[in-house]
Amino acid sequence: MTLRLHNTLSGAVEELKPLSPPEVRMYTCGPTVYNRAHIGNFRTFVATDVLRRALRHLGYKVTSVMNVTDVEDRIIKFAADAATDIKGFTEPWIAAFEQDMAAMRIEPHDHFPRATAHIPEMVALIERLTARGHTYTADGSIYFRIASLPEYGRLSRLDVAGIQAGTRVDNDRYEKENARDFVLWKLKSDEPKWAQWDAPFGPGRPGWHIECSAMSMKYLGETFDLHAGGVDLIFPHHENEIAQSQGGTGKPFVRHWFHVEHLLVDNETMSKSKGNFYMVRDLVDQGHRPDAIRYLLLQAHYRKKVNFSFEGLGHAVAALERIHSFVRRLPDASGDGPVTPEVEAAIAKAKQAFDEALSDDLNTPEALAAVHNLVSDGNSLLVNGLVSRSGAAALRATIEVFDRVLAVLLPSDEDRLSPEEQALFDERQDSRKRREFQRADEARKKLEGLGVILEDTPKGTRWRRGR
RNA sequence: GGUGGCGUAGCCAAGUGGUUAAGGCGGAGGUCUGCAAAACCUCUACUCAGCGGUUCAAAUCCGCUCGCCACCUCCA
Repeated sequence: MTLRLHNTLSGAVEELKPLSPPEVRMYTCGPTVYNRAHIGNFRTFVATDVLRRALRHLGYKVTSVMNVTDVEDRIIKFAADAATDIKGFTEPWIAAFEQDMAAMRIEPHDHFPRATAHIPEMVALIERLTARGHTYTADGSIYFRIASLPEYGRLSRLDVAGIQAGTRVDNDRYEKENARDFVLWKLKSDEPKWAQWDAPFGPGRPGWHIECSAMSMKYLGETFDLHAGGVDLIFPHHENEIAQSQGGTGKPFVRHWFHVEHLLVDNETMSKSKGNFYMVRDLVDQGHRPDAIRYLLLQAHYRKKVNFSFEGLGHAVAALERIHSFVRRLPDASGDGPVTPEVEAAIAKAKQAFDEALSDDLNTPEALAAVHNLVSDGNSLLVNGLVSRSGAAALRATIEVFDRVLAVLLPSDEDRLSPEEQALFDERQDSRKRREFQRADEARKKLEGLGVILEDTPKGTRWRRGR
């Protein structure tokens, strides 16, 4: 099945046509590692994770790269303040990022390259750009001359000529021919030695944009299929990547640009000054479920702003529990019969709706609706005794297929009752057997206080964690 | 000023020319249950910011008005 996906380059939803199907080569702009990533960052990373999983689900083979920006003004400053160097400073933040990624159930990428490990590639690209007449030197730094590339501004639809006439003051203190020109290689003699690299054109460090051009081309080729990031990267970052890459190779850079809208908090952009700045780690430490955060993000289409709120997070938990409850009760199905036609029909309907939703510009809200419809149908069939053991297995298998894309549908099994909880649980079971309901209810109350909710079923008593 | 986008039920959110406007949360009533939870059944937008237009037909296309937002600052 093919994927129709919005392409920022054309401004339209169009079929993704990989260069060498069934392989799709994709690149996601990753984190700048000077602190924890926040929930807004993760909206983008979750969206690209689902995109990647959806591509695989639809039959593509995906090679995925995410970069780590580990050379940048703040990193150098903070590292110097901490009397360490880049590696010493960024290593813990990279580890923290990987921890958060895992919590959000984002699959590790095939390549996770660091900028500082690819300086020679960047230097080589700058030399190619110079050879093709796209650069100039000012105060020892090397700049890209946007006037040398007529198509500059196409991705972001910026009227470059109009902007040139504008009066916006650039805060860069170097001399530039044009306010929109951007730095490829910075001469920064006032910065520590460990933040400088040798190059044929003099020591210094790379500008921000060049790393993505150099690393994406190294791992994915000079032209590749899909490049992803947050909408704020369209300009200038991605525009400049295109300029550097196409300026250097003379070939098209990326065929399909995928941009994820911003997450808002209380209908405003996140900012530290507003105090609405949430780190995934903090939310998890406060006891919020990472799967619910992920669910919340998937509930909205990736091209629409989504508002993060604790109320919304609560709704997400409730919705998620409905799905998890269904999965937990599936083993209660009995009967040796074959999968009934009713179950088969429900599964077929759900699969079709699910695939169509994903194929249509990665419509995760609609994919979730397909899941919920399957849960409704499944519950109803269970009540009516139309689900045999094999039927339950088929339903479970279907949820598992869906979950390979969404990664929120299955309740975690590793959760166990603590000894204290288990004792209360056993006590209640004994009391119930003796029909001492008062005592049984007390035990239930205590467990509830510990966040364990009991459900008595014909098959025995189940428990789950909840409020 | 330039560019892009949004406004659908109490809340979140699909749908973008044509059957009864998905789905979730919440709410109301009922069934089941020692109690409860879960689940099931029924109900919960005669209507898609407002006004006008195009069309046999519009939440969906066009225009205007109102409201909100993002980017044009190395911020996902």
